[in-house]
Amino acid sequence: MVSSVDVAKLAGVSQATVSRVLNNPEKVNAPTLEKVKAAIQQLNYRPNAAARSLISRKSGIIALFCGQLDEPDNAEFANKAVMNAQQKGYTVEIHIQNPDKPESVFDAILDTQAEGIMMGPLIIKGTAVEYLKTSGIPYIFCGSGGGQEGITVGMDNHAAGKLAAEYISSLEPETVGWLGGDPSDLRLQERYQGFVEAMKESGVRIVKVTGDLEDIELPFTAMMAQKQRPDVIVAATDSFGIFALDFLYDYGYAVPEDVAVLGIGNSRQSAMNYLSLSSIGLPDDMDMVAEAFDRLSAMIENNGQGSRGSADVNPVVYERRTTKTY
Amino acid sequence: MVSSVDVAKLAGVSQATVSRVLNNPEKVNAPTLEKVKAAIQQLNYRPNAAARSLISRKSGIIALFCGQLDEPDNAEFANKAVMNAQQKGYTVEIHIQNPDKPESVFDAILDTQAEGIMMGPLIIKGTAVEYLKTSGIPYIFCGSGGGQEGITVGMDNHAAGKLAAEYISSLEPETVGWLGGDPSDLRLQERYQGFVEAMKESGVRIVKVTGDLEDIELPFTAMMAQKQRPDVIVAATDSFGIFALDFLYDYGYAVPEDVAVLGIGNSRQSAMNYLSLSSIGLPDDMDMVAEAFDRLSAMIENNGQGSRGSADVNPVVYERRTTKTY
DNA sequence: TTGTAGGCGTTATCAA
DNA sequence: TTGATAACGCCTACAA
Repeated sequence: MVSSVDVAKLAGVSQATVSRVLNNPEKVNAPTLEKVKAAIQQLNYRPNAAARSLISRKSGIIALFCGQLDEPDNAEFANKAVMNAQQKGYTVEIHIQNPDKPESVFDAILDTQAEGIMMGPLIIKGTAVEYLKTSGIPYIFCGSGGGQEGITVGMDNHAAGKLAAEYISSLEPETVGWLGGDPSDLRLQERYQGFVEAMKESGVRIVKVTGDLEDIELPFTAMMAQKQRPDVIVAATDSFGIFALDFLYDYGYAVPEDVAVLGIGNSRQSAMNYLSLSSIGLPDDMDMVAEAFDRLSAMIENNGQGSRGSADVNPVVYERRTTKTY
Repeated sequence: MVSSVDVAKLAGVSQATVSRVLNNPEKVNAPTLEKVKAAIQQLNYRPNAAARSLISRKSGIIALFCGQLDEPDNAEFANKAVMNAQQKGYTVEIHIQNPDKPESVFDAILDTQAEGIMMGPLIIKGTAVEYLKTSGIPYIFCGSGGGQEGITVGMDNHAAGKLAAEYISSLEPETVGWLGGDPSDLRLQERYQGFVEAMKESGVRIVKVTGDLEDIELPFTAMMAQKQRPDVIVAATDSFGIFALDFLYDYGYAVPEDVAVLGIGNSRQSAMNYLSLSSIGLPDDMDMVAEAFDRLSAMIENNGQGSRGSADVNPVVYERRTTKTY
């Protein structure tokens, strides 16, 4: 590894001068500047980030935690988050949750040298919040429903469930099927809670199936095999909604005539013409991630002292062809 | 920030002992071990990664470069890459290419302290390869078609184009439309090259449209407005294929009766029942990313001396409903 | 088994 | 305008 000392030797100056060339070029004479720059070029010198951050106490790193990127929602989120961070000059360290051992990803919180932590859409366990608190690093939840535990920016999941219930009431269903995800996912719990609470009044029958996307086929098949099968399906996320669409297509159902389907999340995919999945989501003009990022970087700059408090956004209905015939 | 010196003071030992507890606990007496551990707990001490890697000359970081994650192919790739790296104990630093200034992402190559660089699916410019070479960091291309310039693991893009041509010949088209992406994307160029070369013999008319996914609608509309419009469309990536499907649906075409569509990439989405996009892709049993990662970590461990040479894989056809009626 | 001390590559504060 | 020099937090001989 070539260090600034090597550069100094070659240029015939002191190491301090090399450092100056790098950080305060205006404070060094033109001729020396050239000499040093030449030496840097020649040796292909690159300052050591570790040494730098050792002294500056700044890593320039943001840690991003999120769920698997093969879920389009998560990918879309991660993309926005990374682009935002890059644009602000941060480097992003990404940590993806393994569904088989969801806790293990949080160990990274203990080791990371990041200046800020962005908790994206993933399954939050208690340890996570605990680790976050003790880490002393500014953090923010965005779309993960960290809930009361910290700063949150995201869709109000409870309201989303409620809105789903209100909307499908207009469809006058006899039996409603809830197609959920991992039951330990707080976001989905909240959605379901809001949903049942709002449904309670109507007295409509609710059947529920939960599980990972990979393991949902069997229980869902069982749900559809019942005599009183649902004529409206509310999916905890758009991915499950798409799964349902796929399934219904395969089994010969007409959507929405036989069974209507409503997703939650309003992912980009759901809006595509060939899918046209009705969904509950954030208003179009809202960029949650950017909002969260602004808050996070403010916290970093203010030395961890940010405006605590959550900023949950009320969702709206995107009515498409899986709930309505035109 | 609490340092190992603080821990040492509290535990009444030397800083060296604290270090030992962290790295060689077996070399320290049980009672002192406990004392130190207690102090660590109490102060919530976390070793400083910068200081560590300054000495060890290891960052434990892999830098991942890829295209926008709202493209499912890229997201799927990034996911696999990150999961692989995490499982091997690396932290992943992710760099996403901004389509508006594709070059700028490569600046990160100059600054990164990563031990290895994985170049995923993105648009490679000359500077990238140059930077990579001078960085001295082991790197590998995976699905980005870095071509001759380094180690590559990925689909043989030229062969993919050729295979597309051969396959659609069986559809006996009169006019074939090529729906391409960014013309400066090497991968797509290679695909197109292989395609035209193989088509040349048949003498079938080829029309071509390129551009970003956002800007493709107008030129594509123009293409379809021509008197001799294509009856088969080959898309440079599945995303464009899906776009075409969406468009055709909207404009009242029957697929594949009026127009057949073939994608390249065999993304997960393309296989979904509701889409069922025929596509050219890697054999199912092949995990490119894992392969690439194994090579990369081998290079890192062997101090940059890996087995140079590319490992391009021959693609196969996945025939689905957009090219064939059952 | 433990402590002392030197150094990793920078930055930053002084003198010169 | 430049050059010594002391940190930054940690690891690791070497000595005790």
